[in-house]
Amino acid sequence: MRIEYELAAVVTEAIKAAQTAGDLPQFDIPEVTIERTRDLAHGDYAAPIAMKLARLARMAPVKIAQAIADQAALPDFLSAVEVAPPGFLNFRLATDWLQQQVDVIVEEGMGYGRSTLFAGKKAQIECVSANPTGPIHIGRTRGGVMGDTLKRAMKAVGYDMTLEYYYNDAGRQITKLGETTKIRYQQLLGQDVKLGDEHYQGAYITDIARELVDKFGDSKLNEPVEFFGDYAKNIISQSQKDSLKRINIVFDVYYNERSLYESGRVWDALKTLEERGYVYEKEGAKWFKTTEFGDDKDRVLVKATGEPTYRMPDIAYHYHKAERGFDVVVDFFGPDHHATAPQVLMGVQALGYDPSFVKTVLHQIVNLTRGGKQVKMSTRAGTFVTLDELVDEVGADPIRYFMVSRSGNSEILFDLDLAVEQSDKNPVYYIQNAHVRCAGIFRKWAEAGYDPNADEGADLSLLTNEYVLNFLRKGLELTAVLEKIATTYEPHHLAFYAYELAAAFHPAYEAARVLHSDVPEPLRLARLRFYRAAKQLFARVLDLLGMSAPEVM
RNA sequence: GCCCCCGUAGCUCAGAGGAUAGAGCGUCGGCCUCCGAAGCCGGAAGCCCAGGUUCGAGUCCUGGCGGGGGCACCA
Repeated sequence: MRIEYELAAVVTEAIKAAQTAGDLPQFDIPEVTIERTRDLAHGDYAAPIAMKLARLARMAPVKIAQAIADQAALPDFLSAVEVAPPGFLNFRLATDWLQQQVDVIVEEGMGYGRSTLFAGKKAQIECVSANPTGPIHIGRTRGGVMGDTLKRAMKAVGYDMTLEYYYNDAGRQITKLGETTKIRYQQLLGQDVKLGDEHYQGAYITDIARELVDKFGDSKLNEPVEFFGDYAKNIISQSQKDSLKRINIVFDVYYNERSLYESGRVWDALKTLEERGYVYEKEGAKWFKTTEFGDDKDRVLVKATGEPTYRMPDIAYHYHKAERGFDVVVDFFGPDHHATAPQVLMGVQALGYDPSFVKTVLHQIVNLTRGGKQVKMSTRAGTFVTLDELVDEVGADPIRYFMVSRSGNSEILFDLDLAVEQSDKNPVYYIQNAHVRCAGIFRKWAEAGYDPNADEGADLSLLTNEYVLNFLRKGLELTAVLEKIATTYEPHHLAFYAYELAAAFHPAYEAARVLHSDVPEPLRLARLRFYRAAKQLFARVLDLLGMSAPEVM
């Protein structure tokens, strides 16, 4: 967002100068905000500062704006500053500077749009965090794509990022997994045993059992449930990683809940909570006084059986996150965990930390539709849609795009038909096609035997087409978009930006041809340079989205 | 009953307190003799209701109405 920051500084200096000159009265200057204009008729950037100052200065906003404009020292990237009622300061980008951005984009390549706003800050994102008892399904996929996209954006604006997956491979669920696997194994060997309601119904466990039969025959019939649990867990855990890898999500850290017990952190956390007076015993259980933090009832930390609830390791885990020194920790929660998010923060606070470093991002469900009808899903019946099935059906790119194409607060309607449709109706293809069109130009250029580097040093001042300049303006917004995402933890802005960038590109492509016979040589080279920049920019943005940038489709 | 999310165009959604509320789909009309029409250009059409805060509210606050989700000593 460096242009906005520079502009804000220009305006602030101009206000000071106007005060010194006596054109404005003395007052403490508030923070100057700069925004993009919606309409080019208002220039490229606007500062609504004069309206804010009206009361302080006891002057009409238009007069204030004029006083500021008179004192503003225009930097080289601006050609004009204008005053518009009711008191906007409008700034216009210098065309020659805008044209030069073509070379800037080419030179900065995959680093284009980065900023140092959060340089030196450490952040962690936790998402997916499914236990290794079954395949990743689409709800977790949404959190994963949002988290991974956020990671890429935060990294681009200076954060040192850790993408983390929290899971539990011990306890009740794994026992059930072991039981299920053993029963399936026994069934395959002809024994008359049945699954209970509490067991996992999915066919993937039968596959694992079949693998056991193939490998070991009936020699494992006397192995305990733990053997089967361990075996299944390892296979499932690996296949979860493989599934996520298919949509370009790779975690830096897999954090095992069990380690919280082994390191003693769970008991440390409990002890600290007790010492700080947030725990009491009732009916044999240990309760956390969450009502002191606004909860409507207290919550159990340790059951009467002596076994901790999920809440206890969750709190201990965040205790450790705090100790690990992250400046920011982002947790993604699906709709089934919305209620637990505040309790974790209460735990952090009760442990003596300012919980504001933990940012909880909630997201709603994903509804799949096929042929205009909703695809019914049920975990119990084993008919839920898994990430793997989704990748098989529509491919990775549509999943990456659609899962991050809505605010987390909105439900997603994932249209399986649209996701694979190759037309302008499908935003995935619309965006990628921009890259493909650029690639086509360079392919044709090479086929015609021209010098592949002929555009180096081209005269960019020939790029006067309004659509071309508009594309460059849109390109300039990338940094602001990334900083906004890293500030609000809302990665969906990147999906919208990518679409807008493509929407700015296609008219330019129609209007500014390269290889057509009526394009004079110097202009042709300038345009070729432009498409080199455009191609680079789409590669950059698609990479930030974790999507591919195809040469052909 | 309590908590969370949502309510913006026929449909699906954007909208960091700022100017004439933006897209996509659908709809109506126009555009291919040369780089991907997998595209472009144009039209019609909208902030749930009532108060409040503010120079300024789709945005913030309060109260309604309507829809979705959650309220375990499961995770």
